[in-house]
Amino acid sequence: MSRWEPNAEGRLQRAALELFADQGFENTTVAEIAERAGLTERTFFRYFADKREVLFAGAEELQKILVDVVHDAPPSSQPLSVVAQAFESINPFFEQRREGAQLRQAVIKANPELRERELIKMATLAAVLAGALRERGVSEPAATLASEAGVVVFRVGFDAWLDPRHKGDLTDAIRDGFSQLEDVSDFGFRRATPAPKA
Amino acid sequence: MSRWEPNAEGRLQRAALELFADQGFENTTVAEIAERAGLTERTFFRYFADKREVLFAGAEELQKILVDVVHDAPPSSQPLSVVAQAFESINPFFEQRREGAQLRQAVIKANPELRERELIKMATLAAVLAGALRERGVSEPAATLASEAGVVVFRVGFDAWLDPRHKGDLTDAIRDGFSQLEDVSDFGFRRATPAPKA
DNA sequence: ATGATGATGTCAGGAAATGACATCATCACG
DNA sequence: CGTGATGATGTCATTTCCTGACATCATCAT
Repeated sequence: MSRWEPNAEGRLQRAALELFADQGFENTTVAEIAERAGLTERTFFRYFADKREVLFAGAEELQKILVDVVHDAPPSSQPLSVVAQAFESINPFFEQRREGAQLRQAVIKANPELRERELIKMATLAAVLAGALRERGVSEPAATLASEAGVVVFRVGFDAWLDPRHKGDLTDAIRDGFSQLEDVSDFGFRRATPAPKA
Repeated sequence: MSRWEPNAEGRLQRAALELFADQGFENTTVAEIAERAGLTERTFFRYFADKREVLFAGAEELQKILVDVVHDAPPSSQPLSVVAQAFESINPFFEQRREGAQLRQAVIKANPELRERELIKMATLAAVLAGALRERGVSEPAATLASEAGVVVFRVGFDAWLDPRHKGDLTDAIRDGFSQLEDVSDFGFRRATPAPKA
């Protein structure tokens, strides 16, 4: 039996999420989080660079999955379809964590500082994906555009999937997003708003 | 003659920019900034919500200009062209401040915290523009897409304009950006990368 | 058992941010 | 002129975030 409970990082993440959801991000101190996890403030900062980051661990893991898919895609695929394929492959990553993701998203939405952090994470993700596309021979600005568009679709699809009323899995939600993007893309920026279908 | 020098806010902004450019954002304390401006740390926080914000004042002003142009545009214009018109109108706002803007951009680029803040400012701007478009009867997702695309073009054009080697004014740079966007948009996401021109 | 290693704790301190209150300059008004 | 209201600034105290330096504890190889 060990003096230290296992999975310190996970305990900190869990404690933080619970407290943030309960009292709000700003009303929660790092000392509280650490205490609830049975650890010390100092130890918190050994695992996470700052108080916000505790909600964003896992981003690297997700990033790695996406980049790997891009890297392994068949050589001739079109950029956006490679990106779509990558995002459509992350269902397993989130399947078990939907409830936690819902909580987390609500917490982030409620706090500007956390929104800032989320934005930079997404921007970083897009940049990394663009780099992976360029390594496949995709040129600019196609690489950046495909990645940015892909990230937008992911965010929208992810939010839709988190909605308790949503039917279907994350892959479906994201697939829908990409097909809507296709419609919008056909629609074009410069043309007038089409008449509503109804 | 007043005991207080005029334009406290401006003095703080100037002092901050100089110190950030000189020593970096992280190595500069708010106390230093205030001292250089002949004021107190406490007064700094009366003008700016936090240390970062001192670099982003003026965003509301810019935002107001853009929204006004969108608001006053002829009723039938197409969404992206309204947005383009708005951004192409901001030359006067930046004409006198190019040097300061160059410094500022370099400072922001060098610091992740400041990049976060810039990202959320741009996101807010896009959201506000989308709202203004919707008030004109533009439906979603056209409003959001046009605004987001417009902000991207602005950032790219703005960066290009800041480059010391750049010829022409900001409006030119932004106009170029929008016409490139048109090309890219024609190019389409789903099609294969065209062969390089060379 | 024992020494190396890695995880955690303890302590001290700087800097950001905020609230409460004091002080100073200006201006309107009699 | 003077005097009180108002707004800008200063002072002080405090909390919280975050970091460096060092101590301590658990584990594991030998």
